[in-house]
Amino acid sequence: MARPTKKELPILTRVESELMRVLWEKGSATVHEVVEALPRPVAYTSALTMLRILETKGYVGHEPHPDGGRAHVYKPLVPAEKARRQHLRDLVERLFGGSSEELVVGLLEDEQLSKKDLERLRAAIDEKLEPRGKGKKP
Amino acid sequence: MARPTKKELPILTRVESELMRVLWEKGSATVHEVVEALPRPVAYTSALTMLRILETKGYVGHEPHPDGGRAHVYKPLVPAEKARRQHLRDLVERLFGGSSEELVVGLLEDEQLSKKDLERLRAAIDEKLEPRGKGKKP
DNA sequence: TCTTTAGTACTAAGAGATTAGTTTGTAAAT
DNA sequence: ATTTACAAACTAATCTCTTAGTACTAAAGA
Repeated sequence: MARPTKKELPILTRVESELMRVLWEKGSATVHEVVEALPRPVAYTSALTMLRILETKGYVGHEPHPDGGRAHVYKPLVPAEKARRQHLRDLVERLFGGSSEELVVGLLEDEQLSKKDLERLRAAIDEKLEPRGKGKKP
Repeated sequence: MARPTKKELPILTRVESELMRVLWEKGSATVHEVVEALPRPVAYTSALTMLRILETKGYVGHEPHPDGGRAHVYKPLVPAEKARRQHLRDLVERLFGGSSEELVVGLLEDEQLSKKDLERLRAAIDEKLEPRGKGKKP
């Protein structure tokens, strides 16, 4: 085993996350498709530059000509969930003194969550506390 | 009413949040105290510069000579909770498609929370869903 | 084949963040 | 009163982020 992919996944900057969001949503996209999907006007070359930076950071990869065209197709190498976790951890570390619980409590206080959200959350917590029924792995 | 303090509270950069953390923890501090409290070696003047930047951003204020000494005392103008909310909102916006619920679920999955944390959380959710007993505000 | 076109690669320039040196001011000590 | 010591103010240098122009390349069409 050469590298266990234990990379230190860098934190995304504002614009980088903007681009990643598009890729995560579409699964994969050409530069043009990314530009079109972005909510604000961005020059083609700017988008390309960012994609290449994201590539050096290990967030995306590209394949040369998928359908025979000359455009490259870019796709995420890091799943959204992993990036989310990473950034969450970073934020918790930076502003919450490492306590995720404080974070969640803060969220609750912020009452951005609907009643239905809360119920779903409670269910998730219950599940976590005592995994029932379905054969969850130990 | 001159300024309704309805400012758009800028997002803190990495180093800025490092400094704010110290101030939040200590309540207030001189530049020297901040430098000492920081977990890594930082030049006095660097800390001062950052504090002044934080001041222009509205995060901190300073009083000239509190105890008669010539050092200024810096203190947070923004409570930690408010900053946390702001940054959380920003993160949710950037990586979670605006859904705080996904964020919390993600946190649960990440199993960074202890059993006790989870129980406390469930209690908080219950409280939120149906405020019982104690006269909570409507 | 030659020209047009669509795309990537390279490069640079400007804005923001970070670090810290130099200068200036002022209170305390001699 | 002059010197010393410490702190703030100013300034500069470096680094990262962001944007986008220019140059180059390969394919498509004349």
